[in-house]
Amino acid sequence: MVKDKNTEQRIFDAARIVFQQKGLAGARMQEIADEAGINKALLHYYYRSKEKLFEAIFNEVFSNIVLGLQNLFSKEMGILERFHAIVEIYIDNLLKNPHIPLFVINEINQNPEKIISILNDKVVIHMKNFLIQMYQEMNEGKIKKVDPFQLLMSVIGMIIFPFAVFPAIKGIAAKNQMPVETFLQDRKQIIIGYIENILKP
Amino acid sequence: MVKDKNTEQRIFDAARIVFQQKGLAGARMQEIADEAGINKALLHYYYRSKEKLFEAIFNEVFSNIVLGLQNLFSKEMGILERFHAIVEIYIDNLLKNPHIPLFVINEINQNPEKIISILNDKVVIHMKNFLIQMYQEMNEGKIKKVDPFQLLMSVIGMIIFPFAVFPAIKGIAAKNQMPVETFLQDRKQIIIGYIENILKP
DNA sequence: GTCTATAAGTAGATAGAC
DNA sequence: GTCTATCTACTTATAGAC
Repeated sequence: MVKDKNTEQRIFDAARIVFQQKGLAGARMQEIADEAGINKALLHYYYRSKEKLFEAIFNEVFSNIVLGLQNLFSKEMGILERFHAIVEIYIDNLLKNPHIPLFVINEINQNPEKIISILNDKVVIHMKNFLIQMYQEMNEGKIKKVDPFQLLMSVIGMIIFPFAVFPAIKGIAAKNQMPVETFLQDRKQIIIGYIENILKP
Repeated sequence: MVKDKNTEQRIFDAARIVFQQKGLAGARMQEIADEAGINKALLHYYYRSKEKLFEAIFNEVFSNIVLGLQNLFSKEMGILERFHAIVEIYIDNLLKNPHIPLFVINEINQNPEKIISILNDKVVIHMKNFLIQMYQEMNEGKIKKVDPFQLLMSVIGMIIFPFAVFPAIKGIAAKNQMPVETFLQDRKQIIIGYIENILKP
C-alpha cells in the first residue's frame, strides 16, 4: 500500500511548525490539522497518535542536528578553523530555523535519557576526537591551554542562546531599529573573534 | 478574612516545582495538589484558576530576576568588576535553582509581549547606563573596543546555556565521573577569564 | 484516502457537606 | 478552610460512510 506522499508530508510539515511553537503538551491535533489543511482524523490515519507524530518530528529534527555535528567533527581541519566552521554553519542554519533550539532544549529536559543515549551512541566519539585534537594543538603550542569542554560549551551557548530567547531579542532589536537578522549575522564574526582572543597563544 | 499562610505557601511552592518542570500546558492541577499534599479543590480556593496560579509563580520568579539585574547594574563598579559580579552571582543563584532558565525562556517564547514590556519598564534604563559605561571605558582605553550588547548577550549565553540543557550536562558529567556542580563552579573563573581576554587592551 | 460524527478519556472548575 | 463528589468542556482517538 503506497502512502500519499503529499498529504503525509503536509501533515509532517504542519506538525513541525505547531510542535516547535507550542511543544508536545501545548500543541493541539486540531491546530495541526488546520495548518495542514486536512481533517483531524487523517492525522491518526498517517501517524497513530499524537505522541508518535511528535516523535517522528523530533527524530527528524534531532537526527539532522546529529548529522551536522558528525559532519563538522569528522572533517580534517585545525582547531581554530573548526570553531570557525561551527559558528558559521550553526548560525546560518538557525537563522533558517530559529525555533529549533527551544524545541530541542525542551525535549532534553522532558526526556533526557533518550537524548543522552543518542549522544552517547553517535556524538561522543567525535567529541573525544575533538578533545584529543585540542590537547594536541595545546601541547604543540598552537593554541593556549584551556579546558576544551568548557570552551565548547561556551561557544555553543553563545551561538544558541539568542535563538532560545528569539522573541525578546527581536523586541530589543526592533526598539533600536535594527533587524534581528543583522544582529545575528554580525554575531558570527564577533564570536569567532572571541574564540581567537581566548585561544591565540 | 485572613488566609491560612501555611497552606497557601505550600500550594505556591508545589506549583513552582511542577510548573518549572512541566510548563504551563504540561502541568496538571492534580499533580500540584499531590505535591502540596492537599486536595485539588483547594487550589481553586486560593488561586481561582490554573492560569492565575501560573502567573503568580511566574511573576514572583521573574521579579526576582529583575531585582537581581537592577541590583547588579545600579552599583558603582568598573566594567570588568561588573562582569565578574554578573558571572559569580548568576551561576551561584542558578546552581540553587537550575530550572529557572528554561521556565523563563519558555515564557519568553509563549508570551513575549509581557516580558518585553517588563524589560522596557524596569531593565532598559540600567542596560543603557551599562552601555554608556562601556563606551566610556573604551574611550579611556581601559578596555578594548567591542560591541557591548553582543558581549553582554554572549556572557549571558555562556552562563545560562548549561542550565537550559542541565539534564544533558548532568549525563555527560556523570559519564566522566565529575559532579555537575563542580563543572559549573569551575565555569565561573573560566568565563571571567574569557571576558578578560576579550576586553584586556 | 478522506471525510463526518461520535466515543472515550482527561482536566479544570464548582457545589455542597463538614 | 478543607474535603468528596460531580459537572462541564475539551482533546485525543475511533467508527463508519463515501
